[in-house]
Amino acid sequence: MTRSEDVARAAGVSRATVSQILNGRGARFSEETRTRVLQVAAELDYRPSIAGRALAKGASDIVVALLPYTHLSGNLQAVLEQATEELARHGLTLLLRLTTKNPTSLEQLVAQLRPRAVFALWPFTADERAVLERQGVSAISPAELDDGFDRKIGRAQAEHLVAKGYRRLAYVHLEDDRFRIWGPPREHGLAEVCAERGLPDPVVLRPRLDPHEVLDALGALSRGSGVACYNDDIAIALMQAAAVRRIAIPDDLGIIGMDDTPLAAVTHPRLTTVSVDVSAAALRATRQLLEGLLIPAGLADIKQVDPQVIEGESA
Amino acid sequence: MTRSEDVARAAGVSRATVSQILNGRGARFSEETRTRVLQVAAELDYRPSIAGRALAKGASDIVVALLPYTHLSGNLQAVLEQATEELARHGLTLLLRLTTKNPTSLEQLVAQLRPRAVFALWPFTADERAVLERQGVSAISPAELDDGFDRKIGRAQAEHLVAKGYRRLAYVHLEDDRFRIWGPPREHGLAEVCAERGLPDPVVLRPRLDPHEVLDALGALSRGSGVACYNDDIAIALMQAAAVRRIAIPDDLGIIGMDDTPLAAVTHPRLTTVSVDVSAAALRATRQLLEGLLIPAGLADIKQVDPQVIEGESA
DNA sequence: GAGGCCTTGTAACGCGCGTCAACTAGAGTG
DNA sequence: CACTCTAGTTGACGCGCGTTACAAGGCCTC
Repeated sequence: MTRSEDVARAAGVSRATVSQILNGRGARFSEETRTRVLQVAAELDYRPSIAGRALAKGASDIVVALLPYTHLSGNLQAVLEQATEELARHGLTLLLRLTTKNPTSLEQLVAQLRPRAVFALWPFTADERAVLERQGVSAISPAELDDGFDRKIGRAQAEHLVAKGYRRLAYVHLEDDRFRIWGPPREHGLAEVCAERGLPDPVVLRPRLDPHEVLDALGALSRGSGVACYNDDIAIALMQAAAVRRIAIPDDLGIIGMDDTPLAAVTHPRLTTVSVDVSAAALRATRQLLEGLLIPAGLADIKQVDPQVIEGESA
Repeated sequence: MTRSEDVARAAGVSRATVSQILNGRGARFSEETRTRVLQVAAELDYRPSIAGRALAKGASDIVVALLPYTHLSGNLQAVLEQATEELARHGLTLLLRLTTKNPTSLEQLVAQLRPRAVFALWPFTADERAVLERQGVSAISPAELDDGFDRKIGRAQAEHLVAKGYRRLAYVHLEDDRFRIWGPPREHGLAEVCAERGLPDPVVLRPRLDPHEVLDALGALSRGSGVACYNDDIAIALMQAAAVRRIAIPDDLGIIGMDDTPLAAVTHPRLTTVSVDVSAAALRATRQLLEGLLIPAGLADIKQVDPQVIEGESA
């Protein structure tokens, strides 16, 4: 490992000079020493130790993304990948921390790692926010991933179903702890639309992904219902069950999924689903985080995008 | 933040005493001071700063899992979750690093973070191993995730198909860069079995998850083929296409998936697929890593498990 | 030539921790 | 009583870095 002292010696200057030049305070030095130091640092492939840096500055260049206890969908993964790249472009390293059933306390992680920021993929509780504030860590929870956005998803599903003429709506969750995060706000969005349009309250079901439970759920839906699903998986399962029961889709039952998974495109009939522009969402979220760290990133350039219905033939 | 000095003062001892007691070297101290220090540390909720620790010891308590550029399947996620828990039980923090299209160099990450170990979810190249060795970071690549294991998966699929009487086998990948990691060894396993049994070489297809390409792939398969799929998604897509083309499954075409996703259980006919005991695999991998760090973890207690065919009705 | 200012650079400290060599007190030994 | 030995504890150093107060030299002004 080359240390800053090695660079200093090789460049014939002091360590302090190296440190300043490499940390943006280089304007104070002569053009000549500045370029020399930069060049030597590059030649020696010098990389500041994150530990030393963190110790001296009180915070590292690491950003931790706290993942909720849920299935990592392709969309979520895409967001994280893009965020990883965008942050790397600004010298920050994005690391992921999974939440398990018995979660390690947020506090412990933050206390130990002293990350530059915490990227929460779900809304923080007031307690958690307090912890982070006390530790001086800025916490960003991208708007695209909060309650409001998920409500919009539910609303988009509902509005499409209503537009297609379905008057009796249903919301089908998945009975699995992992979906407790984003399911409720989506259901809420659906219920909102029903209330606004004077439609009856939606039927809400929570089957497991199990042949019997899915068939039961199907049985509980009245003919002519429009069914909004938590994700494409449960939507596809319902379609399969409908085929067995000889229920015609979309005539006897309308189904709309969520996520626009690749599989949605290859079902017959093709699944109608909801897509989110993950690329834009990720970019927005990342820039939001950067600006929270006072790093100009051009947040304003990117408009918030709304979930969009991808029309297939299932509703 | 409470520092070790705070603990020392509150317990009426020196910082050195605190540090030693909290790091396993407590046998040298009197029973009384030992318990007092431990108690005070707990009361003050003291957590050593990872930066200070890393600086002093030359390595942090962080283990980095390098994720390949692929879709994070439920299985992989389960492995990571369990590893997170198991490592936490030994005082190690598992952090995930996504590999993006333009990957940051492994070297940079290691140089900066100085992790205690690197957990690779795919086989390291010789270069990468060299980098890690030079940096003194132990690298563990769990056996369950290497070429050999994936070949076994392909073999298991093949042997099931053969046992069911299919004489002409095929392997269907997904045309997506993300599946370049584990696809080839699985195909190889399938081909091995064909060769051993004197069957013709398998047909290999690489459709995208797109209605036309999947239908085309289906068309390219001769009647009576047994088809091993890269994962359940493509298997389900093929089943959908077969329904459209009125090809009977499993009579005209046998299909076997891989992953045992929840969706596999709810298709009609139910998808035959391959399951891996992720829990055991994760435990083995984690303990392997711990023992690599000279932390006794009982690796021998856990036998390597083989992939297992979950029999449905599709093959 | 004395005083002041600007430019360029550096010495020295502290971040929080782990690790020893070294020290103390007391008990044991001859 | 002088000595050794052991158990228990601590002072002091270094890990690699960022930062700041300050030094040295050059130039300008009056």
